[in-house]
Amino acid sequence: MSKGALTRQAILDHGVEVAYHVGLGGLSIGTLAAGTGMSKSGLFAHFGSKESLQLDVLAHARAEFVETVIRPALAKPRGEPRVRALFEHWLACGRARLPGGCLFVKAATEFDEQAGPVRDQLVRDHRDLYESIAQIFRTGVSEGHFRADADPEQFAADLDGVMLAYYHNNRLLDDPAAETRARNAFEALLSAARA
Amino acid sequence: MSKGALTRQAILDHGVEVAYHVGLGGLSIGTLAAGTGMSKSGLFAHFGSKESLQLDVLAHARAEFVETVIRPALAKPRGEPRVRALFEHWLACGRARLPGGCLFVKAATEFDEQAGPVRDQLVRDHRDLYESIAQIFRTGVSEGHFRADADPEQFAADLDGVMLAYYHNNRLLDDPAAETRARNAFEALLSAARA
DNA sequence: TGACGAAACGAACGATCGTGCTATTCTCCT
DNA sequence: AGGAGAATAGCACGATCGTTCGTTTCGTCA
Repeated sequence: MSKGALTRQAILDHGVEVAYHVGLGGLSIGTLAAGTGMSKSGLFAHFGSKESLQLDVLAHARAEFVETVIRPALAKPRGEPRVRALFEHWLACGRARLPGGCLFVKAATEFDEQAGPVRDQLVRDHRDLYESIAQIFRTGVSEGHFRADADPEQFAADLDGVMLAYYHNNRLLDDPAAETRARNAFEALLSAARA
Repeated sequence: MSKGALTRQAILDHGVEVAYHVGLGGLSIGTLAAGTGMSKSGLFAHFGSKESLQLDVLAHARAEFVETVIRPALAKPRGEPRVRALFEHWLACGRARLPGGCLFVKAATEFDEQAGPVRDQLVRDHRDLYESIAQIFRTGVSEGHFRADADPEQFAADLDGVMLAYYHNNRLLDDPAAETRARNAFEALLSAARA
């Protein structure tokens, strides 16, 4: 990897970490430069605009999320095991406070009322995520683990809700019961899909 | 109401509306002053600091939420009707894009990793909300509408999850099915609490 | 080793940020 | 009607914002 691409990765790593605390909109070229030991202009040259930086940070977080949550789940057997793996890795990503997945949630609420390329990208990402969840759930239907008339899109929304509540309780309230609550809710979802 | 208190209300009304789009952190004295037709310093004098402004905007939004969601629910008969009313008014607040409740959700993800008075207040508010939901649910238990061993705290977290997913789907994705999904999820929660 | 392109820097820009001051205008009570 | 005090405006400050430009350093290959 060339020198430029290397520092670029380092910037994005740090950018995801910072955005995880202050949000995508709270990212500033100056603090990001100071945090990576670069000059403002040196860092800026890698992206050309703040918006482009935000989009790149978002893409970096997305890649991290896919790598640590989606891909490991897809490696599991089709059906319920795969759904369970998806949930567990997602949960672990929140527990370990891996910025990747969390930044996604934060950026979604941050930009849901601010039109522009960042919002557009977030919409695409969110649709992709729902698509992925629904698809994974469908393997459970075709394997006979779940009812044939179960609605995969509904399951995707439900699971998203469970995870969003988990994030709130875990990160804002520091509630130690957050994970147990999420597990309970997830099991309720599964048993409803089975019966 | 005195002149000062009147413009103060007007500022906060507009502040909630603006924060609903750009977040609590995205609020700026300058744009808020321009939006209300005041001078920066004239507006600033009402609050003394930006943080104090944020806290007041938050309090304003909280009052709006209590007035349009919690209080109407408490006017209904104890038990399931009250829980249903809570859900319906909450849903309506999102559908009509009333900034009150939505700002609450947005601010929570915005400040969940930023220590300070705003975060502290948000934690208190969120705990109060969960407390209210759990309390309303408990009236359903004592009325015999719900199982005696149902966990009110778990229900509060579950309902919060349903609403969070609804907000995402409604505001970010503009998904017309969002409300139906939320209703399905809510009914599933209720029937699980009954059986 | 010399040269060339990529990468990083330093300085500066106009704009806006939050926040002080000091005036001026307005409200309200006697 | 007039005076006290609240409410608002005007102006300026240091800091930081995103961005541009010209220059210097670095990495790489002939």
